[in-house]
Amino acid sequence: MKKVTLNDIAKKVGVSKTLVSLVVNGKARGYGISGQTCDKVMAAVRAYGYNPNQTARSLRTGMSNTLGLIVSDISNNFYASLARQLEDLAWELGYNMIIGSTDESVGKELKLLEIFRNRQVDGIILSSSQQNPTELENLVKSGFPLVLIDRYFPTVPIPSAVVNNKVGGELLAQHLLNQGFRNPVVLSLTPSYISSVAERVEGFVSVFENAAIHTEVHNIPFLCLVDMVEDFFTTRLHDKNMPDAVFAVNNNLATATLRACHVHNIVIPKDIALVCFDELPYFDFSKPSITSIRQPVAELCSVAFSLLQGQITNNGETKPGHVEMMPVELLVRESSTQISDNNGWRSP
Amino acid sequence: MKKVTLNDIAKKVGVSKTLVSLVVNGKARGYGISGQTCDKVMAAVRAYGYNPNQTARSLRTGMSNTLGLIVSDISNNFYASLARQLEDLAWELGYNMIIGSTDESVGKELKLLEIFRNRQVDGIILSSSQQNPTELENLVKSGFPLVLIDRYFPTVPIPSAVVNNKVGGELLAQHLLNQGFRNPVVLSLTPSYISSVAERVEGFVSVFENAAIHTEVHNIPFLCLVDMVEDFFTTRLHDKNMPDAVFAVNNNLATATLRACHVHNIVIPKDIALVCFDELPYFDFSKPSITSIRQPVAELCSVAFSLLQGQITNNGETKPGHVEMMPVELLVRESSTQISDNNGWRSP
DNA sequence: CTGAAAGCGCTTACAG
DNA sequence: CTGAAAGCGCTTACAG
Repeated sequence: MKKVTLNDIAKKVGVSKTLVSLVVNGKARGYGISGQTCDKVMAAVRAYGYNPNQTARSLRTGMSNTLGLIVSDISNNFYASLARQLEDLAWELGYNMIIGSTDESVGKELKLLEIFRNRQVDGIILSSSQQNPTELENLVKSGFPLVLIDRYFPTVPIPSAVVNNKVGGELLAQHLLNQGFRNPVVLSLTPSYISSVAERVEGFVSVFENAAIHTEVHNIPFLCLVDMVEDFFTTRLHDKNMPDAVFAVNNNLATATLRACHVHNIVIPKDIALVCFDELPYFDFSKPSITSIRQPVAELCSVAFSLLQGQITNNGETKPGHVEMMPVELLVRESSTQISDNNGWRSP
Repeated sequence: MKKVTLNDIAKKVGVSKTLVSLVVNGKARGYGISGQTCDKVMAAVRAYGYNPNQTARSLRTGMSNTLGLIVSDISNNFYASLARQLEDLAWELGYNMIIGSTDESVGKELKLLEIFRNRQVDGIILSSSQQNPTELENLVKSGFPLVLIDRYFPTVPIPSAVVNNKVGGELLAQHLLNQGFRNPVVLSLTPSYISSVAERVEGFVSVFENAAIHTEVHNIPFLCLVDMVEDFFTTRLHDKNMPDAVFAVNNNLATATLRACHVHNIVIPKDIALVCFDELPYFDFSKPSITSIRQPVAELCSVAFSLLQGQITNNGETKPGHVEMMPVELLVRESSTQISDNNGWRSP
């Protein structure tokens, strides 16, 4: 089952490969190729089911019409949403997406970066787990189209699309303060240097600090998140050292916290308040509903995508250090509000 | 910033491209190339940071080390999980994954199939939205490695990895019957011919039919699912024609149903029971917890992957019609059990 | 308006 | 043990 090639078509029609290529690529007009010839060629293309071999085309043109997406875990709801939105944007412009998950491993991230580049992807959108991204900096300097999404490096000039995580943390803290909570704990992630995580924590902690309240920050390793969160509550219950509020810095930690509270019969918000980053589909109807920070996922993706497009087509001025920071939205719900009945949450 | 090529290295070292290629690909041994030569070559490879151009390699070998994954929506929790598991399996064997979402559009599915093939992917894992998959059949006949996942065609011989959806539907129906529910409604999906959906519904309906109970099946269009589910309940409430149980055939419908019930102040399971297919992270701790069918996602993926591998390497006998059907698990929870207190659900 | 030729960067018989 | 040559399937100056 050999595939039909350009050469096959050229022979069948009795013209040159050049001609067929030009017609197939819609450049007939530009070269003044006669309508008749065009029709003959296209008829053969259809008749024999010719499809250009993209690999050959890539090798020749140096463009692959492929974009790489690297995140920590594509099955995480947040990254899955990013992937879908980016895929759609890419599709509009004739790109396909190749994906890779790193599990926060810098080694795997670097490997994926290299592999994707060897595959001649036209650009990469990356949510990096690195701390000192010299390779990334060099990549950008070399002119390779790269944009960071969700996480960036404040001191390293790489085009980035992120949200204002610090303000998100502040909004949650201020809300908890207003509600009268005075003994919060932050459930955060290892590695804790990741900008999104660090800034959420920073914003949160600073607000309480201003109110002369110290916030304990608990870093949970990425890979055994569910168990570690449960252990945290087990220990605290045993030590009779429970916080009155928990800030889960991402959706996975929020879900893990809800599960742990369920296991330990901790009632939200009666026993403890919960606020978190990232909006999950069930947060607005669960009992209790969950106070969260909604990230503007669609905007994040379209900004990231146009930053990448800008680099690929090299249109406009190239600003290597352009960081686009989008606002977030606080959604106050039942999980963090003082309660009004004996069930531990408000009636609907 | 030109990339270093094989030729560059050959020149630097003063040997032929053949030699460098052999060494780089670890075939030095097989061709009895001297250790000295190997070392010299590898030193240069490292010194100049040479990485083989995969596109050129693909064109030459006809293999791309890329696998395609096509599903209806990569942001759906179920497909995102599939993607992640498959990505890991692929990674182990040196493959990368290119993904595409169809939104149940047959046209987009066919386009993606064609594009992926033109990109010389070594194989495709597909959750198809088609009804009459002649193209797929031809593809398989032509020897192209294709395996169906999640959805298959009972009468068309294409290697497939699916779960026993019929039994899943039966288990849920039998459970509801046992609990005393007699007036169920199925919230299903358009297109309703999709095997997974059709078999879930079939299993469910047949059990109630055996008990002389007619089950109404409501097909919800894929794209406006949330609104349509809410409309469904609005209408039924208005008509005072509420079912006593709902079977949501997938995770999105389950979430939409929960949201609609929340909006309409319908209390589960007091006012209505809910059972569904697909396990979501919050189903076991939500209030109420949700009765669901858990699919063996990991097994599904590893079976699909080895079916694909079998075709790619052409090892063992090629059984075009091999359908692997895996068992599912019923998880009985609060959303479908008769209640014991006045809150509408059991206390933890 | 159309074709012959070069070349993208590899791998792989083939020859020695 | 090593190299020259062909060729994967395209695109694109270049020539006419």
